Amino acid sequence: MGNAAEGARARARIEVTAAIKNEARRQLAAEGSAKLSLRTVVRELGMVASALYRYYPSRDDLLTALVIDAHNSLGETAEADEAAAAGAGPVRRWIAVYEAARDWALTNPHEYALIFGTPFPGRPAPDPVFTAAARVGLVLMGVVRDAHGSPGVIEPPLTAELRPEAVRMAADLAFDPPPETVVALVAVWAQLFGLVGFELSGRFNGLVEEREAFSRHAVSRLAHAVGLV
Amino acid sequence: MGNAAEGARARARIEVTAAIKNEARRQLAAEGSAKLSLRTVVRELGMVASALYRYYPSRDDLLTALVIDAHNSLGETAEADEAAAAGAGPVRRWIAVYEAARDWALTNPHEYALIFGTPFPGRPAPDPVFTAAARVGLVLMGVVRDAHGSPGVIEPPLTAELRPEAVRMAADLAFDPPPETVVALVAVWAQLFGLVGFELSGRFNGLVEEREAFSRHAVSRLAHAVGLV
DNA sequence: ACACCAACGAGAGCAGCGCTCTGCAACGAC
DNA sequence: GTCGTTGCAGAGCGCTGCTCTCGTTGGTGT
Repeated sequence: MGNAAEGARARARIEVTAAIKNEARRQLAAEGSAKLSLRTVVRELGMVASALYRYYPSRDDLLTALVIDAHNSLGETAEADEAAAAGAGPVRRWIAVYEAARDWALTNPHEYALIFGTPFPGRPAPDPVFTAAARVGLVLMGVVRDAHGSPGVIEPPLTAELRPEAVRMAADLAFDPPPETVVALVAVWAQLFGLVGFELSGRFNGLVEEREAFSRHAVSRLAHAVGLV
Repeated sequence: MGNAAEGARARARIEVTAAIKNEARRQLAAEGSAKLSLRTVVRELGMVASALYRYYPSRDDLLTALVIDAHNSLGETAEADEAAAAGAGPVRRWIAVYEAARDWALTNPHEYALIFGTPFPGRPAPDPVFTAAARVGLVLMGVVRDAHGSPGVIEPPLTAELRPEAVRMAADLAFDPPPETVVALVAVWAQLFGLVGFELSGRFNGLVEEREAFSRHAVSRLAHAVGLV
């Protein structure tokens, strides 16, 4: 099998696959995942519904592709904004990550709902999803790791019963700072998206008016909770 | 119109309405909201699909009723468990509320996904939903309010820029403790459900093994964040 | 150069969905 | 007893995800 010749076929396939995914993402952003219809997606591309199944075996697979893309998009934003604040102190960098995630969520609410809103109860997420979903967490981990040892950085308290777990987690994540910190980091990672999710789903409506200031304050407190100063 | 005679009609109507909702809840708990089908629900009751529309004008209305019920079920659990810990200190009571919510979520994952998973992007939630959704938050607020003034209870720090907002929020909620506390409480309320949501959606899989101990630790730290000791 | 085969896309069709409309039966009000 | 409201069944509309079949076409091995 000649590589160049098959390359043409394969390239066409990749292009069509990407075109489908792009159109699907367009409709997702416009209407939300519930309204996303395979027939409408391929109709826009001048194809017929059955042809789509040559590229995505099911609607779920197409959605999974969108989930991975969304996680990567969010992750890239967080990484980029953190990198832009590389020179600043750890708290600034921490806040930069949070605000990147929050802004991304407010800009792409349907994508955010797709990846954080609808958990797959029972059914475990496929591996590539899991990997992509970890990116923001890894950025946060990097910020805390870099701050480790800096003057003023403190260790959050940790109950004795959780110490073995903390040691194991730190080892699994190859996380240098003391095990106290890794537990706090994982918890705060989850709490951070609780904040974003509540704001996005309208639970702050009529309650919190100054969203920006409130967010800044809350995330500063979360930075404190992982020991950053 | 005689009240007794119409009472019979009305009672029958209420019963059928409740039967539909119960069967719908059964299927929701079993399969999740996506799989919930009006035809299947009413078929189980020996009715035909079109008859359902005499009771719920649309699938969305039926789901909304389930959302309200789920919120109230979660709220009742939280209230009951908190009441059972009424004698204990504020931290104990705080933890009781959290663990009630967490247990409820783990027991009813599809209901939890229905009310916290799928936000209504754009479209604001109807008022009764909003009211029911506030119950857990109100319980948490009660715990903090009761602890206010107790020895050792501290005020979380608050930046100057957020003080007016904090004062307004405390006034809106008729919350006696200092405004520092109300901001922390709202933030922590959201963060708490971030923890539950992450655990439920499997994001702790392969990362946190000792879920119970980890939860206890995290929620203790959240209690500290609102000033409880 | 040719024959072959895998990939492709169109079309028809299936079962299911939410929802509407129509017609009929039963019940309550007067 | 008559009449109007209410409840339910059935047919049906347009849509969905998905499957199967069938020509066509383009790259491959000889």
